[in-house]
Amino acid sequence: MLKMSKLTDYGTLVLAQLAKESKLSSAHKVARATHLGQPTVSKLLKTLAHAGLVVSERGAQGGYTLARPAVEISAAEIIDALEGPVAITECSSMKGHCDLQSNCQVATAWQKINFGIRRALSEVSLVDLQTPVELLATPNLKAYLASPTNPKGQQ
Amino acid sequence: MLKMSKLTDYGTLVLAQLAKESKLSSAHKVARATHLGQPTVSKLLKTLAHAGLVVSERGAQGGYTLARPAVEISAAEIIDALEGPVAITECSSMKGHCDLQSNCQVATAWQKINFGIRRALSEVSLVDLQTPVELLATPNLKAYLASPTNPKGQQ
DNA sequence: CTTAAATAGAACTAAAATGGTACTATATGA
DNA sequence: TCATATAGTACCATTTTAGTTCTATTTAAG
Repeated sequence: MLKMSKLTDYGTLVLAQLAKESKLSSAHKVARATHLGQPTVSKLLKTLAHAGLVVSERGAQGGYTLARPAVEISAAEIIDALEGPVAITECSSMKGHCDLQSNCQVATAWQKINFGIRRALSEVSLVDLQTPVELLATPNLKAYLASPTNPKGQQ
Repeated sequence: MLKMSKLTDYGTLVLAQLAKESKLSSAHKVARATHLGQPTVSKLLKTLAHAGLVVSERGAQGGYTLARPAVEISAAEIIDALEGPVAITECSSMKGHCDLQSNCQVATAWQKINFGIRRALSEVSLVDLQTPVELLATPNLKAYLASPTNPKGQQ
């Protein structure tokens, strides 16, 4: 839990690097700037391109650029692109075999915690990630648990 | 990221079950109530006992009980017990080899996001997890990013 | 005092995920 | 036409995860 894979971390470095360069950057260039292996960077960029976070230009002098301004790329999108859609837990009991309703509610609560966290991550942009911030937002899961909709009217 | 291991999920079921029973409950009993395998439940309870979330009574008629009231057991503690201390990412560059200061800041930002999420999880108790809540708190990471200390004065 | 029930702890194994590499195909500018 | 670059796939080694098994120890009950 709460463990980000190395590739996601690398991917963030790669995206941050692209954000710094305004023009097309090849995988090779990005690899050198980030000190990551070139094959790895290539793989990451392919994945990010597939997810629509970067756009590619093929052929000689080709390379990658951010598909959107860095401020419009969220941490949640980065995670989704590199780790696939989040599946914190399906129901712990086998499908259909869920006899104890209360147990399923436990699983549901975790799912909702996950949902709350995801929502928080969608409010953090690539710019936030590369800015040397002092502290990050405290997710108010408790309030979210209590109130049915939107604890502080944030969206 | 945001993926909880099955065992952590199971562990929550196990803890929730113990919370329902006020008296000592054997691993066998818990396994039956939760529909989990007995060896698995045993392993979980051993781990939880080691972490101090449950206390054990050995010998015949022995078993486990919660070490504290359910309201005093946080989601963060459950995760810590079953998945070890959270290590979202160490610095992406090798130790000491961190040339690009800005890249390290990226890694730091993720760490701080992680810190914020953990803090949120510490405010959610086992009781919250077993209560059929409608929605969970929205983590306000963005506000946390902006303000140096405590966005809404929560602690 | 013997036995059955129960936890403690470690070791082990199969399966899955992860990180990284390699290879072939395709596109494109010079 | 050729060098440069991405696209896509497949592959492999390593690590992690999930689950089981076995032995030792503790303790209530007969």
